[in-house]
Amino acid sequence: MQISSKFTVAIHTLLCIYEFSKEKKVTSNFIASSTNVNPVIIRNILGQLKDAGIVNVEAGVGGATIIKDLSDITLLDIFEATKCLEGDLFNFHDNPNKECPVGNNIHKVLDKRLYSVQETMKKELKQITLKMLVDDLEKNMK
Amino acid sequence: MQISSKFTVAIHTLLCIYEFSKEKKVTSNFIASSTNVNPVIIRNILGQLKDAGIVNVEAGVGGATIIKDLSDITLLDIFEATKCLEGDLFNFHDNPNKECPVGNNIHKVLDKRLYSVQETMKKELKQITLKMLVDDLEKNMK
DNA sequence: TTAATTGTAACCTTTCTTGTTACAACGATA
DNA sequence: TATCGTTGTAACAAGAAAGGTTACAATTAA
Repeated sequence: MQISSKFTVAIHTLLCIYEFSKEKKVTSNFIASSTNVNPVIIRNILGQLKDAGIVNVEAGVGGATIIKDLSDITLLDIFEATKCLEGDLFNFHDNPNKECPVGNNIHKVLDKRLYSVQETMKKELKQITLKMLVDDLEKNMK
Repeated sequence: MQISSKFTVAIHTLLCIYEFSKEKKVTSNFIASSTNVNPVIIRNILGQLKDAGIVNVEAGVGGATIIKDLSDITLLDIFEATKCLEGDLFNFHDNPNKECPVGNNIHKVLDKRLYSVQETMKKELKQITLKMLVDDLEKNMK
């Protein structure tokens, strides 16, 4: 299975906020039309980004702004904020048979190694900042 | 979301086959009882491992054996054999709005970077061989 | 007060995962 | 040849998760 599109939607959302918040009020409806995702989904994502201290959302008046330095926001921050991974990346089958020597030791043999793969993935995400994406984006927009 | 437990079940399955195929016929029912997973699921996984040239399954008479050197079977081979990832790791929202400069460029900005994260994960899986797991397992079994 | 917007609950649909039953095909063996 | 244990596979069901949608109270500027 794949990692939820909430992750790429959240990245897209932040890029929109950054690019347009100087010139206009960036609302969930505006982001919804750029991402082509339902406004309620966007509001939920904005709420999570807000909880993570990445954005500020103005209740009532509307509009979101980024409240952290772009180079201090990594894809890992966004990934964790949007809770795309509850628990671990690799799902394990429940209750392997303890009576079987393989079943009894499978977790000892696999857990650490799979955890390490997952942490490597997270480290990669941590290397990529929103600043890097904005730079790429603005190059493409020219 | 998580990667299907078919992956860890497949690893468990191969460890069972390796450990027990010398002394007994390793059937889908036997593996099912060690993994605590339905025998039909095991047969499907065995079929995929067979298609990938990792195991041989005796139709009729029953029993599976590993037909590759343990150090030539990596977790990536098993991962791909079991088709746990159709397409890419990161699911992308459909049809971002081309009229919006962000929507129009989001794929250009993100695709390569996310692909690279995914490939890093696969590289990690490729570093881990069944031989390494068997060595760990037999240390634990003592 | 009004109008636009957020925050959130509730519900629905679709898709995916896993489990389960059923049964034909296979192959060794009596 | 008949039997028995097994594989291969189809069909279906249950449960979980993702995403969409409607609805509406709460918020805030004007």
